[in-house]
Amino acid sequence: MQRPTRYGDEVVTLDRVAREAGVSPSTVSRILNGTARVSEAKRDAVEQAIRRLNYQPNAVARGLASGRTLSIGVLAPDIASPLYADALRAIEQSLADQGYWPLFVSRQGDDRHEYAQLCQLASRQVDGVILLAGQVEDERLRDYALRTPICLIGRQLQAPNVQSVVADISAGASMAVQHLLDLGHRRIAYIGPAGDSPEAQACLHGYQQTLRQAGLEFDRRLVLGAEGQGAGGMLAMQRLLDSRLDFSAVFAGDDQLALGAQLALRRRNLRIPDEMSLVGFGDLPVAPYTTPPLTTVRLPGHELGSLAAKAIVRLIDGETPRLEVPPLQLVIRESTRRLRR
Amino acid sequence: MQRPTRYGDEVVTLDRVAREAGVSPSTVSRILNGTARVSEAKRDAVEQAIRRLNYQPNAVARGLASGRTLSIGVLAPDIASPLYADALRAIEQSLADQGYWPLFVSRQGDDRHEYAQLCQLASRQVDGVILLAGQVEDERLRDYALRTPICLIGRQLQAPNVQSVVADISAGASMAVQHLLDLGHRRIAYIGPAGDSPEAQACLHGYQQTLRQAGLEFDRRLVLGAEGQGAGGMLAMQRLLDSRLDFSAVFAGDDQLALGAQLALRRRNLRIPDEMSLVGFGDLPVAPYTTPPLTTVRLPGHELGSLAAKAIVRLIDGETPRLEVPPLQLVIRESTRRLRR
DNA sequence: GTGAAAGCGCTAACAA
DNA sequence: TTGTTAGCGCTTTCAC
Repeated sequence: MQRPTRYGDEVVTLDRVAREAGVSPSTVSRILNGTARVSEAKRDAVEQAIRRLNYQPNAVARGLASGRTLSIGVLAPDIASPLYADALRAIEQSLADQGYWPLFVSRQGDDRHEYAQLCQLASRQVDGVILLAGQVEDERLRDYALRTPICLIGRQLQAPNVQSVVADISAGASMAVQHLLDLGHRRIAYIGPAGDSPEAQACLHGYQQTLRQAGLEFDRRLVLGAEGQGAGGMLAMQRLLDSRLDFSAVFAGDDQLALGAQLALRRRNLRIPDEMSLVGFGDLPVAPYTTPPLTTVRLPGHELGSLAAKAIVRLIDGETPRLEVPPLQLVIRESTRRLRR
Repeated sequence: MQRPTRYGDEVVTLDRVAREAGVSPSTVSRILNGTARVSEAKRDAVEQAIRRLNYQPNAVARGLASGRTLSIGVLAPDIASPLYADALRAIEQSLADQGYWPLFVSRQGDDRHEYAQLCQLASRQVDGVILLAGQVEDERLRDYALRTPICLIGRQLQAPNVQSVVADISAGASMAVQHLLDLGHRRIAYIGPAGDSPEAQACLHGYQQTLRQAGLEFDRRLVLGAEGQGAGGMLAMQRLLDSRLDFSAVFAGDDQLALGAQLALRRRNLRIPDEMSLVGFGDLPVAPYTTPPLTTVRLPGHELGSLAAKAIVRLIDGETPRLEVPPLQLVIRESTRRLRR
């Protein structure tokens, strides 16, 4: 069984094109790949034949013969996660510009399968892998990288054939908290993503450190983990309010959590930013349109993605690029204001 | 150049496994694919060898030899669009369950390249294609399907080797408008996605038809197209308000537009739902957390995706499944209320 | 049941 | 510059 390109009823292969043009298959291959100089006459004949037969090279055969598939595995937590949307888009675009294809795979919440998925990608003969965050053990990654270069996004790892593209989450969190401090807030609660993902840890760390540097004591009761996006943020906010602790601002480690918190506050008739300041993290597309528009920290997803795409291709070419990761940015909208006393 | 699996320094191929197990390559292949009965003894030997050498089949070689790559091209308007997120997730999951792989490609706004991308997928030897919406001409699709089965999501096309999975957008829009009618609203504005995509047309059609059936005259001035998501919705809402036309409710053909409209209303100090009712379309994850939580129409993205994934595999197997597409659902939250007069 | 042999469509030495 | 030849790693007849 086979399903290649056809011309009428006939299968159009490179050999068929060669025959049609009256040249050898290698000549056709050379023209297709620009591997060597070919005379004008033959080039014309071949190009005509290609057009006449509507020939399309078989990427699979090419991959087998050359050992390069020109495809890059992209393993992300969620193919459709809003946080990574920009990064994924940029990866696709940038890879295309460089002649590569992404093979997107999402973990779909099942972190244990992650290594298995990497192996699947290997069996698909990807030339490289871009891994977003991820829980695979360092040792396994090191080993994997011996055969296939890896570019990590959001995770640091020093190893041959491995590059890391890491935004400074902690610094971003710090900007958010510093912004609140600058507005006079002293009691700042934190609602962060549950779990101990690197992002979650970095975010919490930025929060704590910034408070400490401001000479403020760190109140553990003001720190809550939340799972389940909007719902989690809502729940955490409710608990915070129920605790009757004193606080005038909330930093949410994720815009979705912030949205949930927003709703919880509204349900209690607490106005943002008049009675409570709120900062998110991520700058989702909806952030400018929440009520009120959400002050948040912009993750340079697009830049991270295209950086990673370029890095992986460099790695494949045997180079070891130095990467300049762009900083996060505070986007001040309307959910924060100066503390009135 | 080659990058297969290795054992120590040595390349691990099927042949290598065969040698290790003391059988012929064909036997190994048979075991791997379950193509024929093999004696217990040999099966054990082979399985041990596979484990010992850590062998992983080369999917590319397999694809070339068998003519089937077990991969399905998935062409979507945007790999990371929130509207299609559920569908894409479901496609990935459902294809995996059936032993197939998705090759996600997004149009990235460039509709002219769409056919070229289909050709790229063909050159990658995908066994089938799932196409979300899309502008390719029917004739080209028909032709393409002669070689590679296609499953269309959100687009109707009768042709051999083609299946369509179409949610009744028009009916969904109708539910939204009917809901507003039921609440006593008579002057209902419409902010829809600009352009003449099938979805946009269907949505507008549902709106018009429902009004007409209610015996209401259709006021063209209350219908606005909006581009650019939130910003577009905001702009359209502003224009609507500036027009000083009389209306008490707005139906937005897209949740993102609704969010923009929400903000515009808030800027004018018009309270939702007290002074203006608002219905969205799509039920994005943020919809339950907007201010107020958005009444909207849920698109059964997950169901559409898994339906399509199953349909395409059936098509590949030469069947022609009959598809039961689930209906859209109105999700009533807090952005609509009875008109007070 | 099992093995030998012939390819899948292409690339890449190696000659010429 | 061009053609010939030998694979890439696997599946699949076809014999046995």
